[in-house]
Amino acid sequence: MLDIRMIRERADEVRAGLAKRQKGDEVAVFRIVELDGERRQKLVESEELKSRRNMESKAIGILMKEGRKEDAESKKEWVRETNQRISELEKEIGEVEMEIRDLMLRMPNIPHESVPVGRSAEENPEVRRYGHPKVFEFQPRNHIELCEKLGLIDFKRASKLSGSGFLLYMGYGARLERALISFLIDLHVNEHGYMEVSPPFLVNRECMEGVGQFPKFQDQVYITQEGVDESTLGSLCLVPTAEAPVANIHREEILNLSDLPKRYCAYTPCFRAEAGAAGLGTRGMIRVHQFDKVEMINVVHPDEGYGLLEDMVRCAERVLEILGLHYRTIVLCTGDMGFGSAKTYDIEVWAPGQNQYLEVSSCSNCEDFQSRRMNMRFKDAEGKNRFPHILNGSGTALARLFVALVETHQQVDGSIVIPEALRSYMRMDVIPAS
RNA sequence: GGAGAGAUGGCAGAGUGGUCGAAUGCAGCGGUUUGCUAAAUCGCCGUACGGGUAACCGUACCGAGGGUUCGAAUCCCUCUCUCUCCGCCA
Repeated sequence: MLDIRMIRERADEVRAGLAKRQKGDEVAVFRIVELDGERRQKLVESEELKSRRNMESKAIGILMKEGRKEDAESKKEWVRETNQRISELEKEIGEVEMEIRDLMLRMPNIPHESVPVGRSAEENPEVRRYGHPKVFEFQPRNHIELCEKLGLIDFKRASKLSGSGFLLYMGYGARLERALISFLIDLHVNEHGYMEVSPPFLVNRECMEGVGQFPKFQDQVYITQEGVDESTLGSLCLVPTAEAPVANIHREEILNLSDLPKRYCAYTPCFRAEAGAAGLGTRGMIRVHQFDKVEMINVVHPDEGYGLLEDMVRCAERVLEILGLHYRTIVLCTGDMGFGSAKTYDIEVWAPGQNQYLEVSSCSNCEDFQSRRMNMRFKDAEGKNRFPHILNGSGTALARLFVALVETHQQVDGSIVIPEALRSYMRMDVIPAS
């Protein structure tokens, strides 16, 4: 959510910033400014009435004590009438405020000035590259073939259980998934200074609104129903990312300056409806309704937001480097950025069996967009309450990492060499061919 | 799921219809005193929104939302959460 005062005082700047996303978001600014003026005018009117009413009420109390009943009665009558007018005004103010709030909640963040302007994913510049696409002396298999051959994943039975877009890891496949989760958390905790947290996998609507998922993207999440009672429908949502619970840990709190930065790292499964998404229903692990992910969340002083964004991207890149995987890092252009982000880097890992790059991490600084929605603040050096920057980054998503890993480290016989760093977790060096 | 207790400022804890935005204590900030530390003493010490160049002023907030009343932290209703006990359960 943007600052209403900024919209009021620097409407042109806000409009120009939103226009860079090239989605037409800036048109709502006019309406908000107009409604905001209406709101303040009515607010002044009602507060003046309240002020006079409060004075009269006090006077009534004094008159009653003095026994001047008839004087009190006439004042009571006046207060009654005034209250009527106040409640009419308040109703109008409430309606205006609801409309403003709804518009504000649906308005995306303004891109940071360093973000390249562009319309779509084709215009995302590459900022870094590590290694090269691996050259094979044989025709590399894709992950579906490999996983079926080695019995790592049972695609067919997964869809029997849950429909398309779900995975059933078996044997060494399940072990590899679990090993990756442990490896990632240990790396971020031991070497990158994060605190491990294990959050709920179901969160309430306030959390979803806090991170910007609601109200605009409700159709992308699974909402629960408790029992068969319709009245309890939808109080909790399956997390689409650990960001949903973890970024909200300090919602409605005022943190001390010395509490910052908060650096959290969490594993959760991620549940996504993927309604209308391209690639949905295709076989494999690239786009699924449930996948595992280790997420990094930083709550930091605004002065440190962008420095920590670079740091966080490096943390995610290290994962791939340690696992011996080729990747490229891109910065998303204004037209391709997510709703709440002011600046986003994507990391794409090379999957030789697909002959394509797969997005395994997205690292964003949402600045104070989310903290404002959550009303999460900190006391700065002057003792003033301010909104911290909140950053989130995948470190990394697992299903696609799994794909890149098996496709990159496959041998001619189909066996898969386990990267050094994973061997202690796997308690093996090679996943055998059969 | 059943029964009970509770929710007040950073914390502790008063306050059961009328200058209560809220006593008091602790913590915090500033001053005085003191050889240092400590103690003592005085003052300040919530948040949000709005008005004003500003000093400042107004409004709202005692878990949330309604209601009664001229007036609610205080009375009534609903909800949420926390704690204790019982039941069920991984």
